[in-house]
Amino acid sequence: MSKNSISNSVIRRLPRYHRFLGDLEANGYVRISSRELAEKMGLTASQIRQDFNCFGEFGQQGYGYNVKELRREIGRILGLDVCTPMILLGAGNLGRAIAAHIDFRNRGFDLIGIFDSNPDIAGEKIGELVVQPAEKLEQFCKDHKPEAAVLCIPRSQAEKEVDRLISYGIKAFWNFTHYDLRISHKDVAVENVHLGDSLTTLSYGLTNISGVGKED
Amino acid sequence: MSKNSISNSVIRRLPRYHRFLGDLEANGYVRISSRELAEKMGLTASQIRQDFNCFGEFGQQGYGYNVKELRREIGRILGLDVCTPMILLGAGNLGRAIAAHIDFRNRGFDLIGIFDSNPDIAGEKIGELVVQPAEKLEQFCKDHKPEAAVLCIPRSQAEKEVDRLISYGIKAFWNFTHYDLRISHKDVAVENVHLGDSLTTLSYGLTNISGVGKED
DNA sequence: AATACATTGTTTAATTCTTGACAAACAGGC
DNA sequence: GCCTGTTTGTCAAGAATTAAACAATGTATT
Repeated sequence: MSKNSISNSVIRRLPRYHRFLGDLEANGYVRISSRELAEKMGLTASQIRQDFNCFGEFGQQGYGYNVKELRREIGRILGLDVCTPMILLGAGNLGRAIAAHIDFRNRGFDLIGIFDSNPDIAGEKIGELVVQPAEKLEQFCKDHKPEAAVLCIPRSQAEKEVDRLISYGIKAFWNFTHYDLRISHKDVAVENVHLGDSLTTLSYGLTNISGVGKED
Repeated sequence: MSKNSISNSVIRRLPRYHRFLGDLEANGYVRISSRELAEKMGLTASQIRQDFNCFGEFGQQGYGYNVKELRREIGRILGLDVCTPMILLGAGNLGRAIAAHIDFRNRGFDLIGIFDSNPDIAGEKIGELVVQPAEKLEQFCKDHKPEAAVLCIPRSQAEKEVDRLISYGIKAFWNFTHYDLRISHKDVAVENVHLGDSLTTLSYGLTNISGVGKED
């Protein structure tokens, strides 16, 4: 691993940097100083400079950072310059919303197939894709070689399916199932999303008001 | 603030403890030791004991923790013993999915109203609720006094609406809009959800495979 | 009842993360 | 071209977080 020294804390801030820089770019900013970016993001300038320096020297003394260039660099670090084919399992409420609502392309992925075990749902159209029956999953993977999967299926199903998916070549899981997916294989990436935990955190924030803050 | 000394890191782990303890309870566990829980959650026993001790002494030497009791305590800390009325704004794909998919009741909230500015959508039924037109929002707030809101509306709308909502008495925001909502008022809680950032993190994990890990 | 064993609460140490400080490097104006 | 002011990259100090260690306390068994 070339840059395994990058700490988790830094990595978790990268998408946010990327997003803010995108906003800046859209608003016509050409350059930005760590001080100004810090102010906008609610961080310290020092932290920003140190974060960026994990990956190289992107700035210029007396000038700051070039917004477009910096964003492209961070995008590359995040792997957004490639487009990994992805499938989605479970076309229920949430699956449909994710498929329709998320901008996969700008996040490094390309949603190429949606599957559901319920035959009644198969055939429905979501965006440009048609929901396929679960039986077609294996052949589809052989044909199109997706390497990532969104899991919007019930927990019990997910626990069974994951190993099969790995054997089909899936190397990254975006898991919306109500459990923490943990993979023994070292070469599989997992991102667990727990919307319930998020709402619970809000409950804490409301109860003990005075700001919990997810970003600091 | 009574317990403002509780660190953010601890708070962010609480919902996960609560969830795991729920699973244990459902599986018939009566007691659990910090060592065993640590193993299941991928943490250290030491951290678990220290986390719990922020709030009091819930365990018993030589025995461990009573699952049910501990879960109830953590639930109370998280404010899950009360039920705050909540409204949802924006009945698009995502709004509908959230409304239908999330178990608000067990997260300290009660979803009592859904609103959308698009008159074509108003009237549709989502679960037990009917989507109402945006014009009815003010009167609804006066009548039913919701104190929390889910934001599933476009960014531009959200930026305008938030102040109005606060003036209607909203004190907690669950924000799915594509920007970081930051409130100057100290007595308003915010939880920003960035699904895009989450997917981007997965992209990083896939690119630099060997595990990024959100939970550690 | 006494002893062996398990497990907590808490103290102390190690590690990680964040902030502050400043020299080196560059931009921009004169 | 030189000088002033700005901003980075980096080092070092300071906080915060995590892990290890251990005495105190209780369980369970004989």
